[in-house]
Amino acid sequence: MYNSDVFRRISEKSSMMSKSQNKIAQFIINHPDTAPFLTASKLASRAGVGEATVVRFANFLGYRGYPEMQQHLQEAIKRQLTTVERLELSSEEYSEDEKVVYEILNDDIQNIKNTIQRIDPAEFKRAVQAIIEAERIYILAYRSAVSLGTFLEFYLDLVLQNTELIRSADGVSEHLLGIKEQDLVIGIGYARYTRRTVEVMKYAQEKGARTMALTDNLMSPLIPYADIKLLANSEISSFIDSFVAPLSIINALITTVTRKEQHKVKKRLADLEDLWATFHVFK
Amino acid sequence: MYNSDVFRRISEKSSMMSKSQNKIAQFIINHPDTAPFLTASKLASRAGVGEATVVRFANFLGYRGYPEMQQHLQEAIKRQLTTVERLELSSEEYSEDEKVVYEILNDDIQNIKNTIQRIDPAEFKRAVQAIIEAERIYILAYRSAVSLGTFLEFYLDLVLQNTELIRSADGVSEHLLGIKEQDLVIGIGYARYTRRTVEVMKYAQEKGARTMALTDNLMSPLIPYADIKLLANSEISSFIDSFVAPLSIINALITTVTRKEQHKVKKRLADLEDLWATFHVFK
DNA sequence: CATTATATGAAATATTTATTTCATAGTACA
DNA sequence: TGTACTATGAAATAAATATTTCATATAATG
Repeated sequence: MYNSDVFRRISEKSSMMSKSQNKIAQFIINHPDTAPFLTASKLASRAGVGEATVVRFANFLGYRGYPEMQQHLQEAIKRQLTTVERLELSSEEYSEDEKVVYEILNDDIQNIKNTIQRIDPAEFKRAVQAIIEAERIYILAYRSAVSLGTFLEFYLDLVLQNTELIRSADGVSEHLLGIKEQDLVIGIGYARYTRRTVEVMKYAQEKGARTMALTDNLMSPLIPYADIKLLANSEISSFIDSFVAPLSIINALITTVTRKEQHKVKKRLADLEDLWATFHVFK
Repeated sequence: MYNSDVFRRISEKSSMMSKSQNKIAQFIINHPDTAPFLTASKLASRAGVGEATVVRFANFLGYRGYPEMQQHLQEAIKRQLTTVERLELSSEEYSEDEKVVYEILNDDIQNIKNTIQRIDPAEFKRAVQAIIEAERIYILAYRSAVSLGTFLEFYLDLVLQNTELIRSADGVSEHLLGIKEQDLVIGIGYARYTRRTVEVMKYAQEKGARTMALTDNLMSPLIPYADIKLLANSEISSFIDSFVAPLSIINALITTVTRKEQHKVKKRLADLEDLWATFHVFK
C-alpha cells in the first residue's frame, strides 16, 4: 500500500538513476505541490529533460505509465490536506470509545484551519463595518443554531445595545415588521438549513435591510439572500454539525467590533463592572 | 486576481444555475480536495451528470474550457498547501484590523490543542457514563455560557428526552427542588464565574445528586463541588472568553453518548425525521 | 581509441481527454 | 394542451497528452 508512495520509490532507487532521471527526481522533490499538476511534457521542460525521459522515469519507478505516477503524486498531496493534524489514533492505546473525543477535537482543529483558508479579509471587514453602522441588529437562528445566536446576541447587545435574537419559529416576528434600511439581519444557517431562516432572510432583503449570512458553504440556501457572506466549516465525524469554527468567527467579529468602537465601549464596560459589583454577580 | 477563484464564481452565479449545474457546483464545493484532480468525464459521473454539462458548466462560469477551470481549482488547493501552517500575521499584507480574525482563530486552534493535552480519558468516560445513567439531567449556565448550555440541552434532550437547561438567575429553580440522587447536574462555568452557578452546584451536591463541571481550570470555583471534572481552555486575545474548546468537548460528549446508546437512539432519530418532513422544517 | 552498451530527445503514433453536435427530454408559457 | 424554449447526455469529432520509435549522443569497456 505504502510502497505506492512516489517519494519512497524515488529514494529507494536514487542510487541507480541516470543524470536526467536525477534531474526529474530533484524537480519532483523540490516542487512537491507543483509536480502533481503537470503534464508529462511540462514536467519534462521544467526539469530540463526530454518528454520521453519522463515517461521512462515513471516506468523506472515501477509505474505502468506517467498518469499512474501522477495519480500517486496527487494522492500524496491529498493525504497532506486531510491529515495535517491527525494524531496517532491507530494504536491500541485507547479503546474505540476513548478515541472519539480525540477524533472530534482534531476534526474541530481542522475545521478552524479550513475556515482560516477561506476567510476573505475584505468581506470580513465589510461584516464588521455593517455591524458598527447598523441602527438595529436582528440575529436569526433556529434549532441548534440558537446557541450561536445567543452568544452573538449576548455580546453585541452588551457593547452596542441594539441587538435582538429572533428564535421563535412561527412566521416573521413582529419585531421584523418595522425593519428599516439601516438595520442589519444576521442569519445563521447550518446543515439541515431551517426553511424559516431562509424565508426571513429573503423578507429582510426585500424590505431593503442589509443582510449577512454565517453558514458552511457557498451553496447554502442563505447565500442568495446575503449581502455579506461569512463561511465557517462544520464537518465532524458525528451525526451533528460542529459549531466550533463558526463560534470562532463570532469571537473574531465581536472582538474586532469592540476594538474599533473602543472609545464608546470602554465607558459602558466600566459602568457595567460597577453594576455587577453592586449585585455580586461574579465570584 | 481574486475573480479567478472558482468558488467565488460559483456563488456569484449560483442563482442562475440549472438543476444539473447545481449538482456540479454542489460536488465541487463538497469535495474541494478531490475535484481538482478529476477529468471532465469523471467529475461528470461523480456529480451524476453528463460530460457535456460539465464542459458547459466551465463555460458558464466564464472559463474558456474545462482545463482552465481545473487549473483554477488546482491553484486554490496549492494556495492552501502553502499557507495552512504559516500564519499570515507577520507581513504588512494585512492591516492591524484584518489581523484580528487570524489571531483569534489561531488562538482557538491553540485552545483546542491545549485542551487535548489535558483530556483525561478515564474522566471523560465517567462523564459519558454519568450522562447515560442519569434519570434527569439539569444543565446550569448563566450569562454568556447560556449558549453552551443551549447547545448541550438541545442534543441531549433530543436523544435522551430527560434534559433541562436552568438559565434564570433568580434563586434555585423550582425544578431543582425535587432533585434526586439518580439525577445529574452539569455546571458550565467560565472566567467571570457567576456566583449563582457555584451556589446551585453546591446545593445539588448536598442533595446527593451527581455533579459535573465544565470549566477552564482546576482552580475554578466549580471544581470543589464537581464529582466529574471536564476542562477546556478559553483564552483568546480579547476581552471575552472563547467557548470554542468547551464546545468541542461538548461535541465529543454528545457524539460518544449517542454512539453508545445507538440502539435506543436510532429509532427516535428516524421518527424525528418523519416529523420534520411532515412539518417541512428543513430546506 | 575503437567498440559496445546505454541514455536521450525529436518526431511519429497511440491513447486519453475535452468539445461540439444533435436528437430528445423537460419546462415555461400562451 | 399545444408550442417554443431550454437543458441534457450519448455519440462524433477535435485537441491534448502519453508512449513508442528511431537516429544520435554519451559513457563504459577492453
